[in-house]
Amino acid sequence: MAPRDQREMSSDEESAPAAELRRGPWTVEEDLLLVNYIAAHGEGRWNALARCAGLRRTGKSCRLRWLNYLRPDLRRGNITASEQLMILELHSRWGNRWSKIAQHLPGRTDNEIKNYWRTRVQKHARQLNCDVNSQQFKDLMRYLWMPRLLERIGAGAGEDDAPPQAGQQQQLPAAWPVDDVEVELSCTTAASSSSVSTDGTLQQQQQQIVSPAPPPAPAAGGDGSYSYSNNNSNMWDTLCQPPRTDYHATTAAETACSWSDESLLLAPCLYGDMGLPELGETMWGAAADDLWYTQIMGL
DNA sequence: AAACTCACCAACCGCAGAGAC
DNA sequence: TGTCTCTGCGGTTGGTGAGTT
Repeated sequence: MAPRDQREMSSDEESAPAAELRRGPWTVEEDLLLVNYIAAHGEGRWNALARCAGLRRTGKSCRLRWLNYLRPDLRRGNITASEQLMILELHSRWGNRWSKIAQHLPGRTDNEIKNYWRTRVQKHARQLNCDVNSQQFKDLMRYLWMPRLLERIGAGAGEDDAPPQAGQQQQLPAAWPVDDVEVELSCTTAASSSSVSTDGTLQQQQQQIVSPAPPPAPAAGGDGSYSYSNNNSNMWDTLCQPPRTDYHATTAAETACSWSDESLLLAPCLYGDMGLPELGETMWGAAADDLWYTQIMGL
């Protein structure tokens, strides 16, 4: 179609009477119209598409609905540990460049990642009474959560990540960026060692993890009740996991993290400085978490 | 059981860049 | 070169369901 024709086909959404345009949640019928039209004609030229498909929606709305909800290659379900790790790392590099981050998480939308960041990460930054962009918070992510996530991924304990077999390379759900950045994260504990390398694979150097026992009951609160809450759905929960029996003897001092960024070699020292409790210590339960975070953040 | 709070997420809004004319 | 339109991005909002009091 010639560009001129395209422009004539495209009706500006503002030119249509506002009363004719639908807003709010999409109906099943609308979804069907959109999906069927895109299946037949492809996506793009959203304003024209909206009109030709018989949808009383703006082109923008159609595009958003397709990209964020109807696209067949969308990945549903919780953000996995490796995806969380990827988000944390890429956000530390690029900031709120959600679409750029999403490009490295196939099946995830920028909206989804943005929502994840705002609801999970920022919430806990608020709880820690520090800014999500502060150095304190970034250090916490870099030196604590990310190694813990790597540990978790390495142990095959990611929520949706299939446990890797010994000596086997596991393809991460998302391709690690290799074009414009160099990323190599690795984390070693006494129990296991794993790394994410630039070829987008998770390598399990040593897999001695036995099937983890169910988490023990959390420590009782002051009133004798348990305030433990964990749906295993995010990195904070990951961090707050009750001790795994196979990690029980692993102290923070034994945790050595090596990163391509030389500054990260300071991690073990920081752990000491921050008074990271041994993994076997009771540090979970909402009250305990708050206390611990407050302590390590020096707040 | 009802009221309230919180978390999640779909959807909208405003803006900026790119391309066509 | 200026204008218009489309597209894409990031920020924000509002609805809904789950959990708590």
